[in-house]
Amino acid sequence: MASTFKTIEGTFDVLPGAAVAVHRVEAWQEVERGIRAVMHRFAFEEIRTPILEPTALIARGIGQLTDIVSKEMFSFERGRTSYVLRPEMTAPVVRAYLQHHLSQRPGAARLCYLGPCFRAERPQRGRYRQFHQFGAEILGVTDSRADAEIILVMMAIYEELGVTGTDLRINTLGDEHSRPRYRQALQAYLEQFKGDLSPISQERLARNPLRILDTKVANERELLQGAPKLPDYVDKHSRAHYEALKGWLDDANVRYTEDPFLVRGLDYYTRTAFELEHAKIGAQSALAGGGRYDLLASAIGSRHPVPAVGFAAGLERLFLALDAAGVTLPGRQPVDVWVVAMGPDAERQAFSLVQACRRAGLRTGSDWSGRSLKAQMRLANRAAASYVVILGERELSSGQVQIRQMRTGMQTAAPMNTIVTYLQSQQNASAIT
RNA sequence: GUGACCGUAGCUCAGGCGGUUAGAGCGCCAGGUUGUGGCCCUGGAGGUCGGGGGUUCAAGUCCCCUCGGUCACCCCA
Repeated sequence: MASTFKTIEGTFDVLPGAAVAVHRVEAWQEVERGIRAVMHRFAFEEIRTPILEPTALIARGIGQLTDIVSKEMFSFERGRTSYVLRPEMTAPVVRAYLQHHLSQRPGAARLCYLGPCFRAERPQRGRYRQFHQFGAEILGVTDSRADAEIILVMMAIYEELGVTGTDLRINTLGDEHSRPRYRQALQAYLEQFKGDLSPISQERLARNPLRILDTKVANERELLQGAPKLPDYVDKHSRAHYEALKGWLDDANVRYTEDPFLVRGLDYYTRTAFELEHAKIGAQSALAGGGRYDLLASAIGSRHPVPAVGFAAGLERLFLALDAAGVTLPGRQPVDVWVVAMGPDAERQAFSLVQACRRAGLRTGSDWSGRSLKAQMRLANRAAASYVVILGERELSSGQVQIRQMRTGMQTAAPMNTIVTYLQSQQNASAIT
């Protein structure tokens, strides 16, 4: 209770050296580095968009009927404008693509992102109000190889980081003509059993019946056994697209399961839909999801349709999966050098020496509280310093400072002006091994 | 938004049916003689017992409210 204020519900600080990886900066840095490395290798380029977007972009992009828009947005008015803290990144990326006419650049746009998103849900394991998404989008390509590539980068990231036990499920939702036909058929079927449906499903029946497909209620799942099947309604072209996608995935040796009940919570998906799940990370088992969204650009005002496909993944859930896989992530980073000084004259020299070390590229620490030698040595040890340079009255008068290699305890004297080059050579030597 | 469980030092936790100055381990700080870390020993700092109200002679311990955490529903990343 040192402070009156604390992080608000569903948010958390990320600190150096925290015990739990998801709360530790060094772990985040490592994971982010890994994600970006894979994205880079797949020739995606990073895009950064504002956290604040116009509410209408999200509402029209994701769909008014979705849970995200209808009840999970952090939005507020200011002047005559309504703003949202972005709940996801796909709509903003497409907005940027249209705004900056990225279609005019040569070839397809291959964009990736990583950053905070916000949803006003009740927090629980793997679910926060401020959370982080990373993902990739390919805009301007109709071919199913784009769908396949999106799935491939996604899988590569988890594989690279050492996540095991994932389960990829895929489906096709059909196009803008066949999907409504199926919707009607499903609606008509479920209407007969309306009384047996849960209140939520009853609500959905009228507005968004496809969402009922992924219900967890046992008797509803039973009812769905006799329901019209989505694959039977999918149009010829979507069917072919889907078959081709499976072919590419097979060629790439990606394992997947087909799930005709897989639908997604965002309205903009057409044809391909997929989800990456993990069985051992709790109720929030979806690591990532995505699909094709050829209608989104038009929905947010583009005069020309933009074929597009992408995935989005949760960083916090990735941490859960990493933990389940037993992957260890880095903690506090050691320093190369720690400079110890005793007495005002030595402290003055030491201050300059510290800066000289840093200019030479050495990670260098020191303590300016005027502690005892013993205490300063202790700090050097805690900082996991490779070397300690000791400066006191004796060193000042002799011109020779002490250099101690902490691991071995070996200590030698050397002229003050040779220290930096000596430490540099030591660092280079250890870098090679 | 609904439900269940939980909330004591920086961290992990003890604190039988309410009763003297609230404890431990780890961590932190400082000593263990003259200028040296990690091990060990000694000492010290640090808590309005999440916050507010109530019951009582007396509450960390009981009741209510509130805030937060956790897990599940829901939803999705």
